Amino acid sequence: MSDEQVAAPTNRRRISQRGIATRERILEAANRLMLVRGVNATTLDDIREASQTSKSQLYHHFADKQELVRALVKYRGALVLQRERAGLERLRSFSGLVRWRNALVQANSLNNGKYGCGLGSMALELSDQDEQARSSLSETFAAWEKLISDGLHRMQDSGLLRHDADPEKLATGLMAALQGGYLLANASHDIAPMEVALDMALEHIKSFLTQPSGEPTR
Amino acid sequence: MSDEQVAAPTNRRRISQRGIATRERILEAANRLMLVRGVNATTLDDIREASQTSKSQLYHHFADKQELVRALVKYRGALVLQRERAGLERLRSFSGLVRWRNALVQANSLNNGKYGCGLGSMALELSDQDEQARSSLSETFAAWEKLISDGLHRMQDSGLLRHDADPEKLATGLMAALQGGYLLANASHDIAPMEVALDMALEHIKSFLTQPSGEPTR
DNA sequence: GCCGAGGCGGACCGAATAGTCCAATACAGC
DNA sequence: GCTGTATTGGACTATTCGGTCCGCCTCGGC
Repeated sequence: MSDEQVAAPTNRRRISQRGIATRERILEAANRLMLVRGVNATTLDDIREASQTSKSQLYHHFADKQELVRALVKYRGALVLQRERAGLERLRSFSGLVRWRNALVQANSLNNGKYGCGLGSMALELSDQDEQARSSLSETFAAWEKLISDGLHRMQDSGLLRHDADPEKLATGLMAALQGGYLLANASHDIAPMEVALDMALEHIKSFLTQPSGEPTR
Repeated sequence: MSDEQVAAPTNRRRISQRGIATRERILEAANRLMLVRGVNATTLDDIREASQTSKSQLYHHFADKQELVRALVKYRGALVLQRERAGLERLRSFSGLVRWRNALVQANSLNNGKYGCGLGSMALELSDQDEQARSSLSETFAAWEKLISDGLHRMQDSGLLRHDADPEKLATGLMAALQGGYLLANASHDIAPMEVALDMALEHIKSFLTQPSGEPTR
């Protein structure tokens, strides 16, 4: 412990605005490239070029590639949660869930299902390689599911959702349908399976509504 | 076209039993290693060592690493379909579906959800990299779903499943729940989300039975 | 305007890894 | 057995890629 203090006398290194901006640029480039090519298939030189930086900057801001990847996991997780929070924190009705579903489908249809979910693809690639990355991803998934289950709880409190419904399990099922939908859509280059999967999960939730409606999902 | 014929006068090269066995050994080793470490993170030297072969054999049987990966995609696909055919071709009842679910969960629980589905992990890693691999995987998924939907059709024909049920969509939803369940289980090192996801899909199918039963899923 | 630390450019290095080559061996068909 | 081809061992090569290094630049605080 004392060794570390000697080696790094100041616990937090001073960092300037310029430094922060560079670090951000690196993460942004890594995020973009690794979403398309995958983590392992993206090289540091790719990132260096795309971010208009240099090797020394990469290693100034990150200890090694693994650290960069771990930082990317958190970065991407924060982005997803920010986006999802915007779409879910006011969720109070079933039609709100349908709108949320439609937004995800539409976003994914822009690239014909390619690339899939930024979190899901990293999860399968990193979970068996990097324990820290895995647990970080797992936490992000849990937070994402909580955004959903919180909304379901609100629906339960307001009497829309039956009391024998289990919001946590429903959220987990919906998340699995979403991730599986992303995967099948990516493999088939067709968003139809993603729609089918999400509709199945929504139908399942609908079956727990107190006033079931006969309308179709969308 | 004629160039190819000149370069390879005999369309099919003669191949001996020993050659076939070696090729099989290479694929078997690649299958094992790449399931655990992922495709990109597995080197040819790893495979050479694990399969007790030599570099020249790898390149004698496969043009390059990409070819080997493509062969592995088909190899693994055939394995999965063979296994699934055994479990699904006699599917005629809802309880058969539950048994199928339990077998998958049990198999995956043996390694705490690690590694996930051999097809799903390859799908996310290769779909954006190798068009041939992607389409091959997509075909395998389609064949797998067909095994399920064929069973559902049989249930429909025998009057167990309502006629307004869509076996193809139900099969797609079930497959998405399975793949999403694998993914979440892998990320959390806990098979619970996989169980929840599969149970959701089974409940959804159950809602289309002609004689709904009050029993729990298992 | 001087000083010191943060920030930076990019050449360079070494290990890892895909891929090549050739001589030696095993085997199928005659 | 003989012959040609399939098969094999393993050293070798070329290249990619993560990581290092060192001198220079920039900028905030004094």
